[in-house]
Amino acid sequence: MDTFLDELNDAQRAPVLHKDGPLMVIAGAGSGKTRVLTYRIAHLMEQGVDSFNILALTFTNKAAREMKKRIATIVGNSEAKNLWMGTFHSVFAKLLRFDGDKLGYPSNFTIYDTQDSQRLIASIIKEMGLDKDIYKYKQIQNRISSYKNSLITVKAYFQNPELVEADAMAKRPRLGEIYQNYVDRCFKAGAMDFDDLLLRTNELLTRFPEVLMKYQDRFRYILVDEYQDTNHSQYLIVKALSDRYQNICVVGDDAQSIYSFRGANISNILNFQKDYDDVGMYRLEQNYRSTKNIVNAANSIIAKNKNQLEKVVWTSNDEGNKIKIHRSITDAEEGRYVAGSIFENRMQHQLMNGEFAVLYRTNSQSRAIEDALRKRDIPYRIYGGLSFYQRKEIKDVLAYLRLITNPKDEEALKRVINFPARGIGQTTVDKLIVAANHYGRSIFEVMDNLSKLELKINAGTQRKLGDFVTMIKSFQIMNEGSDAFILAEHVAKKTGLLLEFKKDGTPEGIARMENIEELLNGIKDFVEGQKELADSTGSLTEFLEDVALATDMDKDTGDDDRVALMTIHLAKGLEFPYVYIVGMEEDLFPSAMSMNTRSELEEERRLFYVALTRAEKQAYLTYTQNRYRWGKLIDAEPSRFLEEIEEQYVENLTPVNDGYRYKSMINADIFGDVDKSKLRQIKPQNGTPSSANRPNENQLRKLRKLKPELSATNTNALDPNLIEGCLVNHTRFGRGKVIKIEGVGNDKKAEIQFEKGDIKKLLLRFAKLEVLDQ
DNA sequence: TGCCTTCTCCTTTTT
DNA sequence: GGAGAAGGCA
Repeated sequence: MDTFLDELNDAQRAPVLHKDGPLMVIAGAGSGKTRVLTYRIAHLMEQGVDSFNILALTFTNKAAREMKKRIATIVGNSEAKNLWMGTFHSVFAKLLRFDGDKLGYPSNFTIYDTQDSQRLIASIIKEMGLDKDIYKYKQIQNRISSYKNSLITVKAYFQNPELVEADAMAKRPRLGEIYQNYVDRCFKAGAMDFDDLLLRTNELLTRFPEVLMKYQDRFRYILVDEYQDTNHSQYLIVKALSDRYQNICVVGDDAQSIYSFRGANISNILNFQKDYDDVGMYRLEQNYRSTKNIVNAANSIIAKNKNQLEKVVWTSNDEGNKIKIHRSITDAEEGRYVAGSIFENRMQHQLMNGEFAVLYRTNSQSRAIEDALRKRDIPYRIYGGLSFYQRKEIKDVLAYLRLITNPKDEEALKRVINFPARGIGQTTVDKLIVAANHYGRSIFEVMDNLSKLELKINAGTQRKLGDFVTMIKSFQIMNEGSDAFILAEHVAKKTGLLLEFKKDGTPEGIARMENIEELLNGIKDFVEGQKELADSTGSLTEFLEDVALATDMDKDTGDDDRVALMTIHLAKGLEFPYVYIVGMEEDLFPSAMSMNTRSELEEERRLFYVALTRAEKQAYLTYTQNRYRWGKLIDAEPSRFLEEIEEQYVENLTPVNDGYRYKSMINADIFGDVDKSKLRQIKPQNGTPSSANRPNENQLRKLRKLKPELSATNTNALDPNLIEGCLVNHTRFGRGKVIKIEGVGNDKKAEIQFEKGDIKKLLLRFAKLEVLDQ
């Protein structure tokens, strides 16, 4: 027993053996983090801890599933099944199905995805008669989401003058009302959005001490993976649940924190030692994944970040090859280079396709790579992007199913009430919504009681509405007797969805029909799979929850041998022998939207660190000089990250440079403050600059040095977050508050009251300022 | 009410 | 260059 402990090194074994009390494991990339977590759980169980008392929270479903599988091989399948293991969202959705009724939610509540939320917000904005150009629904949704992740409820929002004021200043004084309406409508629809799953769990645990006690007692040992990516809401849940027994184990790597845009708070991991008493601290610093070259190169990059925990990642692996950097003229050529290189490596070293990955910053970059791979007949698989469950036809079927389990689900209803077309138009739907809001009922209830209400809807339409209600009700009755698969198949046929796509006849229509069939097969598999599980019934509700929280990563990949294409975010936690990181260009990586503050830029740098450390044997970095973006060919310049890797670790496959890459900087130098975005569209005449324009090596060196300052001045003066009243940090003067902003362009100044006491007027062009959050 | 054209935003990352 | 929404017309 416990022979598996021999498979660990000393550093890994220590946290596995640490039984009670809080502990934190700082795990460098590739240091065997998952191994520690799985063995720790297995060890706890072998020490007599009941599997029912263990809760393990992961970041993706896939991570949870794989960990469970590995634990099962050690302790046996039946014991492993009792573990509560999953993502924050899926675990707490489950918890809310049990106890959400205390908050007034039905146990079959719907989970709204981002699109549902956005559509609801868009319709609220419209109903309130607000200008959609000012109140952009995507931005509003984002804002509300971040409030929820910081546990700022509607009430808390209105009690916080700073927030209210900030939105008023941003010309959105009615944001609070939208927030209020949105929350009300979700509640009325018996629906929770992703953020609610965490927010409501917090509410439940705070308002109902007996519920908190129940789960504290149940989850005596809590483990959290990727702790650096937890947001405030998740942090509080973990804190509350672990409060009684203090058996909390968090694992993470601050260097791999890449989700702050989603509310992840890096200070959760930085402050863990302050939050709990007698924290056992463990560091895993030996990398088993990559060559010395890759590890050292990655270290040289991350060293540029200021804000981090001390840690030295090292490896005893081979030296390996240098990182190869390749420049191409266009993104199409970049694709061809990558495809060609994969082809050659595969032949030369007798490799499988599955040993290669192409990573990019944005999903839109995948197209050029795909085209090139296809031309070379290299099989590939794209992860992420438009996931299967986000396809229109799939969402249509799911909307019907959602409506069956929860007829109050407003977004599902609006989606399918007239699809396939049954003569119920927008005007009618609008009338129904008005009536529903007026009576405080759901749209479905209004439709169900049409005859009793005096709505100005003509008889023909009333009949159509009645037919729709009858149809849904018949499905509901069927749902009580049949399993999810039989019902779903019936729904797809009876509603005319399958026929709708079939009669279309186009290749797209046929593809859609096939997708629906794939979905039906998926439901069948689910039902059969769930029958084996003790705590599961294979019900429709359960299937819908699974789907709502599923991502493309979770779909069974099959074992076929393909090159992996994905964003860097999705690649976290994975590893590949050969990794191509494409699009290493300024404004793309780092993203143009993430260069405004030091913290944003540091996150981009961590993202680069994550990307590079995915590689086991060989990493390639590619960039282009011209790239299609927004349908236009624009100039691109190499990413600053390329220069940040210490030279000894890289090898340039293309001649260093002809000076052309510095053109925009040269222009900026001559003309002063030039609008960068406009500059980009000026194409070089005949492709190459004349020799008169070409700077000599000395000038180049000078410009290279100039570069950080140039971007700093540009971004500071343009930073939209730098507004009157915001908090800032100055490298020399410390923290302060912006009292006044005056001037434009190069003359823009800010008057700042610093915490040390003095008021200073600074020229933003030069001031080394960082805007602090809130 | 439904179909067709035009406009707009988009391309930062996702549970 | 593409998707989705909005607006115009039959």
